[in-house]
Amino acid sequence: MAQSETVDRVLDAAEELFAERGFSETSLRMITGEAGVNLAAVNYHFGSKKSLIQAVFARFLTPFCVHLEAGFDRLEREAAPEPPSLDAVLQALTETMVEMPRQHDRSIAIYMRLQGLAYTQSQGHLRRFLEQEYSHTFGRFMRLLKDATPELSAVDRYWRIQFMLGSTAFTLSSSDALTEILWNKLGVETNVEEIVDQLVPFLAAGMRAPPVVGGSDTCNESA
Amino acid sequence: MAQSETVDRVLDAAEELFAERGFSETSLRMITGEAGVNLAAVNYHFGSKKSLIQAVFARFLTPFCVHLEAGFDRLEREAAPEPPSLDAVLQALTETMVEMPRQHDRSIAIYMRLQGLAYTQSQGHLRRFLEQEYSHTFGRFMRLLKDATPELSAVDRYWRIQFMLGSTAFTLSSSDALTEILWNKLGVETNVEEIVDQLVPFLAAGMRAPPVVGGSDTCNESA
DNA sequence: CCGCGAGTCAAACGTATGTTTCAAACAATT
DNA sequence: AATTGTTTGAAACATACGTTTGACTCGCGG
Repeated sequence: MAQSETVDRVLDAAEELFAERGFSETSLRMITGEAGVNLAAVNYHFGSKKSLIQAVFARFLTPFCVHLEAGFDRLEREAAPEPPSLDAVLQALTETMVEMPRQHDRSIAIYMRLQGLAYTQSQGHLRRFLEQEYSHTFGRFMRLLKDATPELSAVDRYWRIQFMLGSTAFTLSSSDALTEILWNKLGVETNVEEIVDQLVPFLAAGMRAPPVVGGSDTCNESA
Repeated sequence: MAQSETVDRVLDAAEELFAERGFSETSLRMITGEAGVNLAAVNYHFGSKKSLIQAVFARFLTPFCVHLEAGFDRLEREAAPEPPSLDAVLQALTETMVEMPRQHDRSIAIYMRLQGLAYTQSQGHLRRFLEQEYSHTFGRFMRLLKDATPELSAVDRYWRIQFMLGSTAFTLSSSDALTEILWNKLGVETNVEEIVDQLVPFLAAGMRAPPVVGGSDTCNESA
């Protein structure tokens, strides 16, 4: 038996409403109203609102990680015995971010915004869910970043990765608003792909900035 | 004639609770409970929850902008006929961010987190309030950045400014958590000033990255 | 035909929220 | 001391929320 039609309708509506309003600001009544299903359907099919939030993330994040890991595989294979370059790693990530939603016929902005919300509106349960569900892919990404920036001390790299995550999460989570402002102020139309194309060189340049000289020069190695 | 003690107690509690839980997730009862005042005090002194949120922002943002504009004045005076350099502008901003909370005996993380929430937790009224209240200082900052990066197109500059804001807000808003993780993983102790010292070169390098070559497809090879 | 399980539906439940009320306490002025 | 305007206090109010309930429909195997 294929999943009931209702389940998908609820997930579609929730995905869109969460992305545009946040979790707490989106009620189950809005979701079921938008989906055209009965209010009780959410608790019947998902159990609770928390579980629904997790289900929304699982539906797009699981195939996302599969696609991303495949990209990492390809990267490591092509780079031969050398580790993949920083640009290559970042490119693999953004290529997945652009390609995944296209396959599922959805706006990339929605997933970006959800990803950003997962950081900022961190509902404890969601953070826990994401950590224990997708730590493998995340850890692999971190390891690739480490191997791609051997000149950085562990401390420098740590901070710069945080800066990168911050830029990405923040910008993409507000991509709609920022796109609109850009239109109002400069009369320029854009889309998420172009934002990503702007973001990558910015991040790569920041990662390659000369390491900070001050403080304790801990050229520590660590896993 | 001085503002009632109650007003300050409510603002203190609201500031802290908003910063750590968000707006919608913080109830007036939590605030008044933490402040040790009666529930009705909020509506009596502020009128509504929305007005309280705005008041919290006004209390720290108004002196912040005064301090920042003074820094800009000094910068332009010292740089003679030339416009101030990018590093100088960023330094003035971060110096204000570090100095302001110290004067008011508060953690910088609280203000950074509030600033971040103002972006992500888009309460329409807040965005409108901040725009019409602080557009002068923000506009001046933008103009300084523009004069400091004449080689960038308006669009490139717009996005890179957003990336900078994102990095800064995200990192500093989670600075406590990130500092603790750094200690646990690498055994390194740090403070906000050092984070800022790491952040500025990262951002400056990103701003100075070669501009994106306009428009269409980059030579991508994917399976 | 019956019975059973899955799914839907309207309605209600319990709780938490922001806000209002109104009497009491307080401060300052007359 | 009486009066006035301001501030507090406990309680209630109306509303919205997530969740639960129980009756009802439908499809299918006996």
